[in-house]
Amino acid sequence: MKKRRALETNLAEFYHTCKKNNLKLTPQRVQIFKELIESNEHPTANKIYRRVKKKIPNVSFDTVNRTLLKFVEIGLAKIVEGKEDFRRYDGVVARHHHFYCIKCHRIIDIYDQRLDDINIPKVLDERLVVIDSKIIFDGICDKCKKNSF
Amino acid sequence: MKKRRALETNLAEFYHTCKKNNLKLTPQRVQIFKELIESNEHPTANKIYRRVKKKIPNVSFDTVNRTLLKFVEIGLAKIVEGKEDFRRYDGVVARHHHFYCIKCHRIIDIYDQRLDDINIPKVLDERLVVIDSKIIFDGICDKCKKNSF
DNA sequence: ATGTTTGCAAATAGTTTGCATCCAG
DNA sequence: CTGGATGCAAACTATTTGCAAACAT
Repeated sequence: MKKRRALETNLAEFYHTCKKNNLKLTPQRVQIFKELIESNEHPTANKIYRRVKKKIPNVSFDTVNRTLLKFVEIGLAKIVEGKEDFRRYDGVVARHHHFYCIKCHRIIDIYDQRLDDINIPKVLDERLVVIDSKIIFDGICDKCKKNSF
Repeated sequence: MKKRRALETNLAEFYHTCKKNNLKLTPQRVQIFKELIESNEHPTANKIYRRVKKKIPNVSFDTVNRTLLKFVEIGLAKIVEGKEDFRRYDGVVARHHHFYCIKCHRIIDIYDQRLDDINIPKVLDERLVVIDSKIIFDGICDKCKKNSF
């Protein structure tokens, strides 16, 4: 069930991926990456910004925003597909699925081998090149379920 | 495979749903609804606006936008989950899945009974109330595949 | 040294709001 | 008639861009 790897492993990969893509290891980048992978709430750029600011007070929102986009570009993060009008990021690039609470907009990660084995329809497989697939559940989370009584 | 129903059927339902929700049948609303269900490209509010404008030249973007949101509210449309920074709407509320082209951002509807039978993990089913689920495929569509040669 | 990265500030784009007028029921 | 709907314009929010100064390598 646990897919989140140790921080050190992630950092080692991070350094390597940056080097491979000619990205310099600035303190901002390192801190942004740490905040991203330590969060499991699929944060917005602004949320990451406010957290990084605690460690690096003069960081700009702009840097955080561009860095996150860069991370997506080189495969260190993913943009979460959603219906809201702001972007959310996911530091977990390993295969998993999402549950969306329609009340509090929380996104819960779902790891399940059986869900990974999605049968790609034959028609699709011939016409289209499928690179990735994920299941999205909509519903009401445990916290909101409790609060509605 | 064909899930799009006849316009008349949809319109009858539309009138009924509007009445049920105390929405008046204005020419704008009717036209916005028609454009929505006649499009299979998951349009933005702006795209719908430009099409409605051809029939009702003095319609405002604002009306289109608010009307689409209202449609979502009463279940006549859905907001498409995506990674782009603008909203896209879906006039097909029946169960289906989506294929996203990562190159041209086209969204292709997928109707497949076998995909509908997603097994909700037991852990989830106990903690969370699942209302809906859909599969999202990412990849390269037939048109873009052709063009890349 | 030098090419990348950063912080700032201004621009952009999509969306939302307030309000007076208009119109469907 | 009358409350809901519309069109307009301004406000708001998230995001993006240009550029000079600062920094990693």
